[in-house]
Amino acid sequence: MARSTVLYYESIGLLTRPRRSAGNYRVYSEKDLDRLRQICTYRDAGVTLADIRSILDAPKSDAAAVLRRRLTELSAGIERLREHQRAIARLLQTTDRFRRLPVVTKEKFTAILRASGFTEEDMRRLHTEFETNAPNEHQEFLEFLHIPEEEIRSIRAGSRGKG
Amino acid sequence: MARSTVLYYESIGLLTRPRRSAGNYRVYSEKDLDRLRQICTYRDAGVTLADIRSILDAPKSDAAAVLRRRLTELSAGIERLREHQRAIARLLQTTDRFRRLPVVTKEKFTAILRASGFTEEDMRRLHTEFETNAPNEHQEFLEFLHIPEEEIRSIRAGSRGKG
DNA sequence: CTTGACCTGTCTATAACTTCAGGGTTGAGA
DNA sequence: TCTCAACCCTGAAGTTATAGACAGGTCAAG
Repeated sequence: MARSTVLYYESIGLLTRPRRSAGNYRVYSEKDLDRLRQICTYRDAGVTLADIRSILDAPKSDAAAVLRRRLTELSAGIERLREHQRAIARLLQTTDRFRRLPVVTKEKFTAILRASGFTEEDMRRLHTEFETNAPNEHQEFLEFLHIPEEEIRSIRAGSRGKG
Repeated sequence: MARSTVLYYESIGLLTRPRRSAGNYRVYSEKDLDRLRQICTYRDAGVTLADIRSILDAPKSDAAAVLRRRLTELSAGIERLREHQRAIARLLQTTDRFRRLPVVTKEKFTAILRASGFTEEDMRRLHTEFETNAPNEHQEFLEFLHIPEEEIRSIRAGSRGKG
């Protein structure tokens, strides 16, 4: 982290102003450093400075809630970047059509499962198991396979019905 | 996109100033619109305005090279976000170890596979099949399971070795 | 001729910094 | 003791790509 970053944190009041030496230099106490280290930890997790402030300065605020929110934001962010990648891949395809799009689809995934010896029945069992034990994760997995929302709903409903 | 965005593009010279009507209104030609549409396409792919400028205004510059560079930047960006996710997961683990994160992990996925009757041997076969027939998709799938980059490399290497 | 829906340029704000300008302090070497 | 480089200081402005507010101009319909 750059010195300017620390100065910036101080300027926005995220760090308290440290004591000064005779020559007006900043002298950081162990407490100051501790707080800075905490900030770094959260920053490494991509938490915004505003959120960090609320976590550190309002002990009653639920840090876990902030983090969980951040987690979903990150998922969305990753998905956005993936879309960018796909968009670029499309652009490249027109000029350079040799490149393959690295997108996992239902078709590819089931083809691979079949090639590995899994039967339709096995796959049905997989969905049922998934839906029963980890419905949220099941949803996320189906989205990962780029299955349309409608079909996802029907797959999940089917998995529940037979569970 | 907001009007201000188009004006901004014009102000930085990314769009040429369109003709004006008698009342000083901007009148966009088909060519203007075409260029704007191109810009939007690249913007949707997350290409920076500076890069778009070089793609559109320097025909000799290799657009594909810029796009490929952007592609690797995106991969790095995704990896960074995934690190953020892992960092948050660690933070959450210490404060709130009861709540489950709706994140598909290797552990959950393999647990479900096992519960559906898949053996370790089946899973090994799955990786091999995946790696052989769709290596890019294999990578994406492993990333989806939030497996650290290093472990991904080793899994993929192992799948190739035995393929 | 008024009204309302558009348009105009300009200004401000955002996040999280970085860089710059123009100084002051410190420590080491000559 | 002088000097010089290498640090430190403050405050402001720049960065990216965009959104929105503002006060006023233009135009078609009634």
